Amino acid sequence: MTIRTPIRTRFAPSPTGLLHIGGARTALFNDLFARHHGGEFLLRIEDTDRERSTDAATQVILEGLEWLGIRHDGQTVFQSTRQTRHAEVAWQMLEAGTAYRCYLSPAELTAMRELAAAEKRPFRLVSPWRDRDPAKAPADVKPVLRLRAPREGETVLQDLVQGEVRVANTELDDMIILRSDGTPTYMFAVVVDDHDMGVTHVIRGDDHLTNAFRQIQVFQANGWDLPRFGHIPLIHGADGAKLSKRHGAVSVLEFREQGFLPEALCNYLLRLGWGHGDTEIINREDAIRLFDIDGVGRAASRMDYAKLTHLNAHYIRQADDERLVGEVVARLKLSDPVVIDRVRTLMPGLKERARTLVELAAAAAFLAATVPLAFDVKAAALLTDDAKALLGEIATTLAATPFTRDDLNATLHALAERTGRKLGQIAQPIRAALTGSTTSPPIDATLLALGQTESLARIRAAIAG
RNA sequence: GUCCCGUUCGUCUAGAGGCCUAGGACGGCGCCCUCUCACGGCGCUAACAGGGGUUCGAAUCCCCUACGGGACGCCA
Repeated sequence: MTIRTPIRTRFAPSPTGLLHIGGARTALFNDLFARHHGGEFLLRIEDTDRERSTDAATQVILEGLEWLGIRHDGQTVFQSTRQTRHAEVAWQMLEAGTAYRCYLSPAELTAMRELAAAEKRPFRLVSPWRDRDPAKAPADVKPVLRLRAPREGETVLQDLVQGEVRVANTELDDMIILRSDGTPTYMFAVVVDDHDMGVTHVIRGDDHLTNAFRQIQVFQANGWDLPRFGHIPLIHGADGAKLSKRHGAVSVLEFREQGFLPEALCNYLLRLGWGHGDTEIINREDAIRLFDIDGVGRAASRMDYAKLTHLNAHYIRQADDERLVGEVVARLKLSDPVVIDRVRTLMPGLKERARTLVELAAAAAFLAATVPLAFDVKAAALLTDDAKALLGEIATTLAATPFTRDDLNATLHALAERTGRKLGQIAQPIRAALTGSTTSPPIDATLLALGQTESLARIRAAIAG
């Protein structure tokens, strides 16, 4: 049913709440790997657990991928729609003898597990029904279907990231492929889907490594070609423990809210667990060109928000001004075209100074203020009587100055020279009067953005206040 | 507990037997630039988990120990 492309990868998240950055990185690696090799990248939603899966959760994943700029090929496959096919394969396996009916009840299973635990002995189920005559089956128990896995030898995984990993088959028990209610288990559905979808490379989190062995057995039981596996290490919090909310943001959309640019997050995630010499800044185009699975490290890495923030600052500086204006307008909920124009004018200076869009919006907020301004502590301290006297002189001079960058600079420098001050002694009081704070883009740019009328109004208000 | 995986500066990494008195980046600290804050530039800080081998030579190969992580469901 499938046409084998040279390379075909997939991202297969289960929609149980959010797209966390570990999942995002898995998606990114699959995407980049496929693009690098000229293949395809597929998306499958693993929603076989109807209890926990919701449309809203699926939307969150789709939205997160969209925002990150990770686009999949073909239709999104919903695993829940394929249950008939999964069951079909399971029954074929029963017929072929590679699966069998097991009448062990959940209660019996639990009892066996507890007994093993009490005796401090590892629990490895060998179902009595593996070879027992089905005629002896209890009438009141609905059976599950189990894989008849090999009991001897070992299963070998040639992992693209972890290398060769072997596990003795005695360590692996016969996994359930079909539940007693006739529905397929996740572990089994994944194999059928990957096969049917023609997936050639399964790149996923390290937490699936041990699952791979049982899944390999299913591939082999059906005589299907094995895909290549690549288990990428997990992302941990700054303390080395499993990433959770107490470490800060974990959900992709949360990073968006906190003012991170998708390209910054992608760059960061790419460099987490993967490196290319000394290169730190890698855009998508370069990532596709440079990324390959063999460069992925084997050890888990820790989330470093400081480095992400640094990368974000870089990408904000690179970003198109108009795009950033849009972000600020949205975050500040601006509607006055005059104010929006001020933001636009000042953006080159603003974006040099912000590490996140939240900071960018905060730094632009003064442009929307109206007199009298609220002054922060440092700004208020700057506005002494002497400073106000100076501001009076400045206002008079500025009223007679054309508002162009060159004229403004010439005027301010001349004023400094005439009054025997350094430029900073002139600029800081103006800055305080204009912005209500002690930091802003260069004073000429700030004056220019506000315009002559508004600038003078703010300076006069500061003198009066 | 059992099985599996991992371990280079605080963090992300470079490093595939001699190029390593271990390189880069983030962070931190200091200096320069400077109208503030940033950017930028320069410098400093700081690591091969420990122990045995193999080898003329080991961060790189092998073994053991310690520590960390993951998996052990009719969850995904």
